[in-house]
Amino acid sequence: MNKQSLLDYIAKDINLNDKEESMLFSKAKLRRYLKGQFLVQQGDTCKYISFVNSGCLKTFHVDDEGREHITRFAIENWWTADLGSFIEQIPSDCNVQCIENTEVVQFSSESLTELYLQIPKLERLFRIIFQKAFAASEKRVIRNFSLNVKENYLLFRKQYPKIEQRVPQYMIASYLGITKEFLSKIRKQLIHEQ
Amino acid sequence: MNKQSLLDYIAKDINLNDKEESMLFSKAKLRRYLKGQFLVQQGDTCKYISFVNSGCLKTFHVDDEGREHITRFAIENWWTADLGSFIEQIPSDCNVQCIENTEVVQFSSESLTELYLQIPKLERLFRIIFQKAFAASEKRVIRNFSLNVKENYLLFRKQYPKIEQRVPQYMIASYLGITKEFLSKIRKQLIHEQ
DNA sequence: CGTCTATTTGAATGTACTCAAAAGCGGTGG
DNA sequence: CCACCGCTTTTGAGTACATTCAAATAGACG
Repeated sequence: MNKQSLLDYIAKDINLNDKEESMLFSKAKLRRYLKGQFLVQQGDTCKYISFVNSGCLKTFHVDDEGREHITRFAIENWWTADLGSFIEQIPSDCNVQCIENTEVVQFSSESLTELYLQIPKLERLFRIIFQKAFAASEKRVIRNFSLNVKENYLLFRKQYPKIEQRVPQYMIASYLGITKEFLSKIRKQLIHEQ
Repeated sequence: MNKQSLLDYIAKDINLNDKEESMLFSKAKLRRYLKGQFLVQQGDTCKYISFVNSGCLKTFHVDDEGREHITRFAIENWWTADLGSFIEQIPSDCNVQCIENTEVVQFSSESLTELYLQIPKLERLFRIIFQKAFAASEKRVIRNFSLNVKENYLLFRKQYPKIEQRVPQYMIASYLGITKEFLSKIRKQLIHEQ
């Protein structure tokens, strides 16, 4: 199993000794998915929280009109899950699907519960992870309301240049909450502005 | 100091003994604010994370055009802060202002850092708090994209009936990301639909 | 080269916004 | 008790921004 990415990631916030590392990985599952495969499907319970070793995923919701709304992307060294479904173990209203072939390290809800007891330092790690994730999510709400579409798109490109290059434009449009046609028109405007 | 609300709140997730309780409150500040007063102002650093004993607050951002965008409300037994500013101790892009006379229990960033070391169980408490907050924030992003304005308003009324009754309509419009005039028109439609 | 998918274009439409003005609704003081 | 004030909500006309739908174009890959 490729443990190094996750270990490096963890080491930024807490120190684990060898015993703790092996306890952690004894509960972990390495899993490879092909492009197009689903980690979570709307209606199912989100069984795992997944740390991305390699690849790219999208989280999206399909609304009553059948429209797809992308809420998040995830690439190397990001976590992904439908957290609401995962923590409460209730049916998810989201899909998590691979945009590329993807390798993840997964923890089930029960595993994580046990790990928190065995390695209390993990409470700190995830406290910090969720704290940052929440702060980022709040910022996104602000941006969505206070920036116009063009500014929002430019900010996305600036903040996530890696994602922009790996993901088709229509998915970026979905993430920004606009149609693919409109994003195309905005891009045209931006070219003419320069 | 009114400690009971916070103690009850904490007891849902972790158990503190008497010594830990007194350690916790030795770092806490009780503070009363009048309607209209600010806990945080855009440009200042958010010094405290605040647990609301009583009252009602709004968090909002003022954009470049001078428009106010409310991102959150907070009432009894909620926490409020600009978390991004608080955890990094950098200038905030939000304001937190009292809509009613309000009493809060506040913790500074340094206090909380010390408390995490003195009472490691608090890592767990805040892990759970931020985990839930993040999950809720994600849900809000989904709703904003997949529901139309009318549905979003109805959901807000259903989810936060207490807030709806305590807060003027124009603030709810701001929270929903629409103008007060448009919300007024939606309400008119809703009356005629019944 | 042909097929499949992604992006662009254009016309018509709709949703939400702006601005200005009127109406409603407490509270306060004469 | 009612008149006035400040604040909130409503109304209406005109407008801007983003969408839909259909069709054309561009790119990727076998």
